[in-house]
Amino acid sequence: MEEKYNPGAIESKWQQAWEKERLFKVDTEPEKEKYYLLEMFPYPSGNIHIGHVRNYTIGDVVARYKRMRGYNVLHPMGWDAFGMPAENAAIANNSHPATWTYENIANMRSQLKKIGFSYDWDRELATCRPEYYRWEQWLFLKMYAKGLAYRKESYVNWCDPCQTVLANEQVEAGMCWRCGKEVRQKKLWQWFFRITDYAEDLLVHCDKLPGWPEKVITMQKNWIGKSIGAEIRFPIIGGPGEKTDEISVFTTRQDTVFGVTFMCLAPEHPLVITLSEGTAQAAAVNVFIERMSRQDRTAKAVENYEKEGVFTGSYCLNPMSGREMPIYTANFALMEYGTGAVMCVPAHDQRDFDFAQKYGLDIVVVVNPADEDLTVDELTAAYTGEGVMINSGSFDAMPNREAMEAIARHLEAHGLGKKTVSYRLRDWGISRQRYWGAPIPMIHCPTCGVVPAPEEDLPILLPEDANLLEGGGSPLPGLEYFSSVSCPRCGSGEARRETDTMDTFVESSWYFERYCSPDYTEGMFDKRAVDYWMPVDQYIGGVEHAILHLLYSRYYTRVLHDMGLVKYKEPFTCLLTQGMVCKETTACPEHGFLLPGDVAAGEGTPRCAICGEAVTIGRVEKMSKSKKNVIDPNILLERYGADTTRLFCLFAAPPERDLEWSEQGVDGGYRFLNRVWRYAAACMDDLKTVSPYTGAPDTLEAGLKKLCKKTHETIRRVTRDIEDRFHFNTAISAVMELVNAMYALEDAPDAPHRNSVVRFAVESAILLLSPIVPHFAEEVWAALGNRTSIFKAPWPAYREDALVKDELLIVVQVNGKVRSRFTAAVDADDEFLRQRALSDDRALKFIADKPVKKVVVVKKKLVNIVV
RNA sequence: GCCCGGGUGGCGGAACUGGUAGACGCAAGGGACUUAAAAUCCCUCGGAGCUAAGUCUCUGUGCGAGUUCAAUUCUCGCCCCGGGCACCA
Repeated sequence: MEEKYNPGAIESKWQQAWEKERLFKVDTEPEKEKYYLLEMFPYPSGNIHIGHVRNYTIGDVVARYKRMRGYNVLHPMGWDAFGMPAENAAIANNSHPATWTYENIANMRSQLKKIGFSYDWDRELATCRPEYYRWEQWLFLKMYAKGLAYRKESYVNWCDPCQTVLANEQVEAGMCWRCGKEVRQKKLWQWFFRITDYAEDLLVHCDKLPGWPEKVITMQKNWIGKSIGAEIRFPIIGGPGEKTDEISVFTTRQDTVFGVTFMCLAPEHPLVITLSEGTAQAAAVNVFIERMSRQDRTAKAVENYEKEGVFTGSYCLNPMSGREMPIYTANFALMEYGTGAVMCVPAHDQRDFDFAQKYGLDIVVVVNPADEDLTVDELTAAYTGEGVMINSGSFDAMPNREAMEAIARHLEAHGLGKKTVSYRLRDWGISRQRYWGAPIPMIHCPTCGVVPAPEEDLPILLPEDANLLEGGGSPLPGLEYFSSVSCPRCGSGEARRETDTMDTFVESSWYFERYCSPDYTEGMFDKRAVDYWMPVDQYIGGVEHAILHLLYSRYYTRVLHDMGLVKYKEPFTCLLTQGMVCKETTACPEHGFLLPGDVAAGEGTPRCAICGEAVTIGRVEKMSKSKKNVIDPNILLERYGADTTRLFCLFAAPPERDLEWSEQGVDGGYRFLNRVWRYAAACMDDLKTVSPYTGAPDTLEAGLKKLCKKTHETIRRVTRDIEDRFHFNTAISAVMELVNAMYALEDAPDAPHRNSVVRFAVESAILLLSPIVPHFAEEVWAALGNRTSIFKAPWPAYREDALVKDELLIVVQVNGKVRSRFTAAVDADDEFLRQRALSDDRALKFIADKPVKKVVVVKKKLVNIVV
């Protein structure tokens, strides 16, 4: 063993050894218990950043640990390779998204290899390869055949100058990020997956995922947003022109139906135009609709707008109260939720109340709280609580809870409505008017309409020689040889290929299955491999994916399940949502967001390294390529090596916690490894010839006994920290304490078993650290005389009998404050502890002459004397 | 705005299921070794106060209430920070 720890040399040496030995290559071994460990695959943005390192280190520790526990561990890695940044980069560099993407993959792969992750690289996949997306297209055809994929009109952010669709991220304060002009909402025919068919099933199974964090379950449930209520139909009254005869609304407060005084329709609602046509309001309504089309209509944005609306000029009838009610179109009504129409009850809904005040609309109280009588004149806010019905005909005097049920039944009996369940969840829009994505395998024929591409034509290849357009639009519609096809049904030469590509969330909804048989050519995956490996036992990734990616994956899995392709409904048995690595952003007025390396710190205010302008420091937020607040781990890797980098990322915080990046402390990790190294190197000659001590510690010399017990205790602590909760920071602390104990050993060189006990301590420390600092551990392990990899060694076990404490420290409190301590035998009973505490000198000082009111004895812990 | 998290020394964090707040590490200060530096080792280290000495006193886990013999931990109200909000991935 070298005297000095030299990470550079040992890391490349072991990386080569692992690769040569194919140490992490796995295959189905039906007789062995499998463990599928998966980390969310990265978007190949160019460089691995520290957030990736954190995520993948956590996964690697678990993978290596499980291998040592005897599992057949599948631990794959690949690339979520389609997506918008490749197009932006291609426009900026005048290159091609594919070139950029594959270069990034090559670079990032080599970075990951340098960190020593134990992937089975033979299973690597990239979603932008036709061998991958052809099966996604195949499934799309199956989904289309089952009605799970369909087309409907919906809105996109549209920039007229750039002639392109913008992602939400590309819209900054309502303006296009490229040209700075106003963005408007444009209606397009787009493809959707019918996830709403599975809303109930996805919801019900939320409670059958005990391995998922509670917070993620809650977020998913809220996202699905089931609400139980009623659909009520309001007949439209007279007016000029041809009119649909009723408006249907969904409400959870059918008890307040007698208090409905007006209606609001979403500006996109098809009735808005017909209702206002020919009335004096027509012009005002058109202006309103026009203005709304230029606004961001997402729920988030709508919540922040001042509530406003316009009268449509038409009325409808409240079927319960008989009231004639004006119909408005209002900005807060969303077409996506319920029926796109809201029955407004100003007395019992704050938003409706504000709206009624603003436009001078009637208010009718229908629910009275128990202790007072509400009058319209005195009402300053909506009353949303429970109470007793009034002004509600035959339902008066009924508690409103009961009225909900009674009114629902009444509506149903009289054909005015029915009890309904509504979900907030909307169908998954998968159409992207982009180039760098998987083509949707459909054809538009002027005579046959929408026709699926024949299965034997798959994959529908994304043309590789397209040039990206300046404004960011997709070149696909303009590529004749791609978009011009003959209709598979009638043979017409006038047919056009669908030029929308799929949302990249589709690729990430089944990559975990593809990993099971990445080279399979007969289908999406080899059923036998999937039956063996799936579901994923442990999935690890950022909390930012808690809703969309995870919900889409759960949905896609159900689709596969119902087609008989897989046996399970839930793809991920256990989930660990890693906290994000955050950092403040830095921006230059001239050059926009700056990488940390482009900020010149120096004296006074930080400046832009390119132009010297003063840099504005933004808020702390998650590291992302677009904000450029990313830390390149290369500096750490070069200076300290992979093991220290890994150790530091884990030691900094428990995995689920967000981490504001700071390099403070990385030296400590490096020092610790050196400290272990020096200890091992110094006593290696003595240790090589003995085997580790496995006996009970009791008969050992005092110092050795202490070290032996500490070692067993450390094995237990580390095992629990890894196994139960992935708290590697405390696991590392525990080993640090063990190493401190090794140094603190007062040496008795001639005591029996001396070298064996030290070997046990050193070897245990190395084994416990091995998943975290694998190269370091291999090197010391080899120096101890081992011929095979440490990762073929079993995880260390501890002796229960070595954990028994000889005596305990008992705390004496007076009125809850710690006043004294004493040691007692482990089996001391309550009465003994009580007497011992009551006679304690220091406790007596605080008791003084006050009478003792109560004494609380907590076994093995404390005695609290209340005076 | 809505939903989900988080807030503990100068810093990262620890504290099992309500039972000694600050483990482990970083930074800082002091000392040892050295011609010197690095490395290493030892000591101090939440705040305030008192002392000849401390097993000293008070105070302290974002803020304010509450439950309890006992609250970082449970309950309620508030403040601040992060994430998600359906085309970033």
